[in-house]
Amino acid sequence: MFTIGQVSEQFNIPVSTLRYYDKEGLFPYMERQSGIRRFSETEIEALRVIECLKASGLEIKEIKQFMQWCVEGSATYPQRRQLFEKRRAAVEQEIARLQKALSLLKFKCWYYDAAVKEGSEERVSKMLPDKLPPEIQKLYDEGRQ
Amino acid sequence: MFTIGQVSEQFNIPVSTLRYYDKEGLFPYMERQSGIRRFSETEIEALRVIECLKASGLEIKEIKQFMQWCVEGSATYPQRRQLFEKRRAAVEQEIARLQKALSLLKFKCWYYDAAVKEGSEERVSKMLPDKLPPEIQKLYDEGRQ
DNA sequence: ATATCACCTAAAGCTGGCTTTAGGCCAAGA
DNA sequence: TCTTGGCCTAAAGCCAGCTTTAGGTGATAT
Repeated sequence: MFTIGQVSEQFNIPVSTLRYYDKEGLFPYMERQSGIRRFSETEIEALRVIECLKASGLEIKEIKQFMQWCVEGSATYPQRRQLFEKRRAAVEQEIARLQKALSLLKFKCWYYDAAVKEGSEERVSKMLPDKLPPEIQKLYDEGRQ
Repeated sequence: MFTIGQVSEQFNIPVSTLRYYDKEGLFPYMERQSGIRRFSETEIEALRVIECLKASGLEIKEIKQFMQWCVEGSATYPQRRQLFEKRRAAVEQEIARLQKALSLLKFKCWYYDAAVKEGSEERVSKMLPDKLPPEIQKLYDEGRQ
């Protein structure tokens, strides 16, 4: 059992944010001891799921919906399964998007590295759009698909 | 040369957003023809960089800063290089974060798949936290680091 | 006894990134 | 001729996700 301050420290999440999550209904099982929140293993587990769903791009109210499904029991297994499948697809897409951005960023690092070394981007800019060294050409092309 | 409407369609970005970017100074070289914006290859290129930097988590005003550096010429190569290096690191970190979330999501898909099939999460929840099938155990462990 | 600390609430405030609104210009087609 | 469509501006509005503020409680340390 933990206090809000301990959880805040453990997860590096502000106390105000934990209170906000609670107010939004993300800890449906949370108990209190004379007004003070008690975070049990259930809430710690919930917090891990919250962080995961939030990273996946889900909004707070949809996370609340999920928590409600948990309270409703086995009848909502299909909804919960579907939710995780959708979030999985969303995260896979987002990773792909970031990987594309990463390629362009790597290309730009190479480009400005050369520009700094040569004092000018002239030579290197003349290699665009398809006369770049193979490795770099790949990054450049990936970055603009 | 493109009109704002054509660029909007090509990039699937609302016209209002393109005007907003322009107002925020993200297209320092943009020209006008009797008041109407003309998007040249320069602006198309800029837009790709904007999308990339935005994906990397950069704020609009910092993107504007970058565009200003471009206008200032070769003296700002080092700043630009440093910016791209930092964004690269940030994106790599973000991908790692998403990969962790993805592991937990995959685990949850497996979990609820079993729960749906068996009509109960009882059996499967008893395998926690370290009696899961090897493949799944890996996902579960990755998901909570 | 008093001050400090960690907790509590309700409500207001903030921020970034757009989007919407209200009003206007100009060119082409019916 | 008139109306439709695409362009323009400035300014107001919107939203999620917090964070801050103002005011309060109760336990422990000096």
